[in-house]
Amino acid sequence: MNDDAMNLRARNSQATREAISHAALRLAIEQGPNGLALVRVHDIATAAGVSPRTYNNYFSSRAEAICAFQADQSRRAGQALRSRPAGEPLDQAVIAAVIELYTDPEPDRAGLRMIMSTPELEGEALKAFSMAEGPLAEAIAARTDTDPQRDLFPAVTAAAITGAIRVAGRHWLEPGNPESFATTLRRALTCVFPAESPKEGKQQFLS
Amino acid sequence: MNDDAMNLRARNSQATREAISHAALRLAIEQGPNGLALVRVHDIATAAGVSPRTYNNYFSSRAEAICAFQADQSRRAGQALRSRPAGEPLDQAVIAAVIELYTDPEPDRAGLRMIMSTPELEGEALKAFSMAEGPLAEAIAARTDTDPQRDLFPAVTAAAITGAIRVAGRHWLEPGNPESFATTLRRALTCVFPAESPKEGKQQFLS
DNA sequence: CCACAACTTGCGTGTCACGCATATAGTGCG
DNA sequence: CGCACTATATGCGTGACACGCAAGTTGTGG
Repeated sequence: MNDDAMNLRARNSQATREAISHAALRLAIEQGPNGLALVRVHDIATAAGVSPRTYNNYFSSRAEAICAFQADQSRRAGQALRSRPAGEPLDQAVIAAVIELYTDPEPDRAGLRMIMSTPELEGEALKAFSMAEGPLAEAIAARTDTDPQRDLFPAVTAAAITGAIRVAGRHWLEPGNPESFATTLRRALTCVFPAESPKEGKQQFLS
Repeated sequence: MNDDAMNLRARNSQATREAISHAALRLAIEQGPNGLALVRVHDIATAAGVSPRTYNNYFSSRAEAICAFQADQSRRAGQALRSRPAGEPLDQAVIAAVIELYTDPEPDRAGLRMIMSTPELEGEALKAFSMAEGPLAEAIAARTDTDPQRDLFPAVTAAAITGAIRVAGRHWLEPGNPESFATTLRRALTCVFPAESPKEGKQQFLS
């Protein structure tokens, strides 16, 4: 049989992987950003219904397991930009792709807060975000017909985009912020791409 | 006596801190990006002339010790931008500040390669770079007379700048690159700030 | 010169990542 | 359907690590 593009083994693997990372994130949220040390590997494994040794076959650290969802998200970034219509201007394509990728569904505040404001998770979170940069840069290079080997523009823009996403996340998490994440995201990404009318935006500060 | 702005204690602390991080980076470079696991805490401590327990009083992980210099560099970023002349346009001020900060002296290729292309160090390296973002954002906000609480522009720009620095580092490390780091850095940072003449740069791809 | 504070060190503990060997479950073929 | 084969799950053992604690050592300030 054909297992619609995935055999039983791969689906089981995927399922355990998700069970582990989901359990890890849930337990981490329960303990809060200051009690991460209390989340034992044994607990994660038990909550996911696997042995601790198996947990370690999928992830080599708790941080990696907790941030796995963010990493997966980042892996889809390149594809998200590539699937925008070819004629669309770069800025609109990027904004649309990122908003679609990061607001479907609206992210879980507790989860995002966990991975973005826990010092011990900071490195892994940044790693997760930075995973999007390579594919994004390639997609940007393809869209702008640029050579990524010579031109730094695609890579720099990709890094700026992930930076904007992080900033948007931090800002969205601030207490009492009524904006939807899509709105914040759009505001942040707009800062990356210069506005067309020079009378507003950051243009006035430049030489 | 006045210990020119620093106690004996503080100077000793600083000295051991530097001895440890320097030893850690040196040993890491000796083993190369693939042999990081062979760099034991005991070796670092011995090379620095302290006990393993003391090493742990200064750094809570090998990665932190190895990347300490990058982190220190990032901590100086805000000050570097603030010390530019007040009237200078933002883009020129940023470019000058960053180039001065990151090319005095010209960085050690082996060290930079170690912290930027070793998977186990990636998170800590990104953390080190991101440390510059907060102070940078504040300096940008001050220079552009912007409210960092409402406007995302300072934070997004700061993130874009650190992203550009990372991209410049990666590009500079590529084999057979004859450019000075200052040149690469300038090229990367130029991508962050829109060129004044719309006929070149990325403007053509925008709406 | 002395009392106090900061720093260093040794020891013990709990946790972790991972190699290795074994058991189990999915796969593809005759 | 049954059988060899491979991938995955698990148990166990090992080496390393981070860190709390308490004692010893070194700078500080009166």
